[in-house]
Amino acid sequence: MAISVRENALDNSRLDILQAAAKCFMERGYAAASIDEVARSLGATKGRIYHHYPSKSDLFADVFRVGMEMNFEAIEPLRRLDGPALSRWCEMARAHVIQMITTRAFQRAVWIGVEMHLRGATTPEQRDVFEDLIGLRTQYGNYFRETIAAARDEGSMRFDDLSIANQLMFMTLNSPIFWYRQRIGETRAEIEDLAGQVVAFALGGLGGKQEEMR
Amino acid sequence: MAISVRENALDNSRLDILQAAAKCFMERGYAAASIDEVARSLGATKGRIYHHYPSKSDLFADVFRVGMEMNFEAIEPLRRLDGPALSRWCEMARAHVIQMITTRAFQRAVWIGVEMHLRGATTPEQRDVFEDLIGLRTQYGNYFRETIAAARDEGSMRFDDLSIANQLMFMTLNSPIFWYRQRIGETRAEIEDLAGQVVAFALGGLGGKQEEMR
DNA sequence: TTGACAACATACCCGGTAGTATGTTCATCA
DNA sequence: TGATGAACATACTACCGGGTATGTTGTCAA
Repeated sequence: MAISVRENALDNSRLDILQAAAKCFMERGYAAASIDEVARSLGATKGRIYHHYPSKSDLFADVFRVGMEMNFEAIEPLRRLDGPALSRWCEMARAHVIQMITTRAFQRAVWIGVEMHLRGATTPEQRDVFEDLIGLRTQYGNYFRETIAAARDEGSMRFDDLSIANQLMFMTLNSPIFWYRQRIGETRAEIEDLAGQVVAFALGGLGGKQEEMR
Repeated sequence: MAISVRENALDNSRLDILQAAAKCFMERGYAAASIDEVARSLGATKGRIYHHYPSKSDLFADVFRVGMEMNFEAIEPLRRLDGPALSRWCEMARAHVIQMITTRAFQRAVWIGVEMHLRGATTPEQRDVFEDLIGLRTQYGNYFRETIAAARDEGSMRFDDLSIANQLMFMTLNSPIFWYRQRIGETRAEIEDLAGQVVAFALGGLGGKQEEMR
């Protein structure tokens, strides 16, 4: 019990660091974000961060990992939904977009990480950890990939190349991480409406039957 | 005549710098890209770059500007095409996507610039120049915005919010700057096919009548 | 009560990078 | 032909930021 409280406190401290780090990475990018700034935004100093993480890239990797874990949790219950692939996709896509909006800083960091990997902007030491994280991201992507493939087989979607379609779909569904701005007094309904428009766009792009929407 | 040769040489030298800079900014991002690296990729030193540009951010701004100028040139003849807005949009969108692919490094730099502006990651000195460049980008975006608005009025597109639709459309059309990889021996036809798929996705997302395609 | 350790803060080092100051070379022109 | 300036290269400075080494404080367990 004492141990659980202790571990909880540790987890909370780490979570604070993660949130501050995610925000800094989002606002400045990986290279321009400094550990000092993350610490300052916590009212702390470097020492606190380097006590929990051996390096900047390890901190970033943890932000990445937590971001992906939240995504998996969000769509996990929806993945095994029975019924047509199209409606399953709609649920997953909607959950994904809402996830992009509500955990924007973390998702932006995930994006940055993927981008760094694609550009090969990773040092040899980062490689192993990144390879692992990218694997997570790929697996997550495959859930959607399989779903739209099934929907196409069922005749409820129409597109040419599966990989390209998946790419474009994710670009659309992820896009709120770039242009979404939290507005004061924004209601849940407004966010869901926004998510609905994004999902509708993606669905149209995938050649989905529109009558299934809304 | 002597002057024209001279100016031409100067322009060529500057263009070489711009291309090398665009590539570095694409591969490393703004912060991580170093002037030394740009110079090294040219087989030169810093002196050459600082002879033409007073600062890193001015070099970046020029890459941004040239990138946008190429975009304007690409769609300028298509803007005033008469006929239905939908077919005009298809031509513009196709030209835009091909532009993203063929001048990828510059367009990636444009993206980085827009992102920096949105994040407010610009120093006060950069502000004026950036404001100008963002204005260019906004104007370019408005061309498409007006076109899809017209298409919706003509009943050939169907979407809810114009601003969001425009955002999502550009995310889709721009996306090749992230995932496109030049393949060896790639033909023009293959690129056009790729562009076709991207445009088709965007068209579907905008609720466009699919029978007009291809 | 005390020793040990977690959870930080402080002080420091050092490599990399933007920017500058100063050569150097070569073409052009008076 | 000598002067001038463009187009660079070289050498240097200043600073920032990642990482480390070391102190400090509070807590818990024996």
